[in-house]
Amino acid sequence: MRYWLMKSEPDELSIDDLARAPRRRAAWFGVRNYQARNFMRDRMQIGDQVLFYHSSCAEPGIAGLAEVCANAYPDETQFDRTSKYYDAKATRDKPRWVNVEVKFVKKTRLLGLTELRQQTALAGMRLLARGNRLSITPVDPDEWKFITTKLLK
DNA sequence: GCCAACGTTGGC
DNA sequence: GCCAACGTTGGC
Repeated sequence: MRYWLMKSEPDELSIDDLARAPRRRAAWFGVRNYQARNFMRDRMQIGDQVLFYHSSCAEPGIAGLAEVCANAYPDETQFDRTSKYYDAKATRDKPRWVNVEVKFVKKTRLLGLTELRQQTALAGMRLLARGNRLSITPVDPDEWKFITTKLLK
């Protein structure tokens, strides 16, 4: 079992949206970065635990917890000409992009980026690395434990 | 809106 | 394979 941080723009999908979604789950479609795709395709498994992060918004930070509930499969939006995620180079025979599905676990207080940066224990966190833009990053078990038991207690 | 940092594309 | 140009991310 692994731990992850997944960024979502709350305008697109917030933790509240996930809590209100049918069966409280959602397909994590729209990822168009190979590294992030590879994490989903090669590393993520059902049961993996997720820090749900709000990005590109007034208060960026961790907003809740989620869990991977479906392994990666081809992202439908790559085939949809009307989608902003459409990819002309992807075909059904050779899909380029995949998505997992996640389900709601809990909403937490908003644990802001500034507060995360203040934690010595999290100095090595991938999310906080200089210039990091990856929308999906692995989280060390120690980091997960610190965040969930110390900061989000 | 700015801009640093990174990723992708495509000519050579 | 190199690398300039361009596009995107995402905090501020």
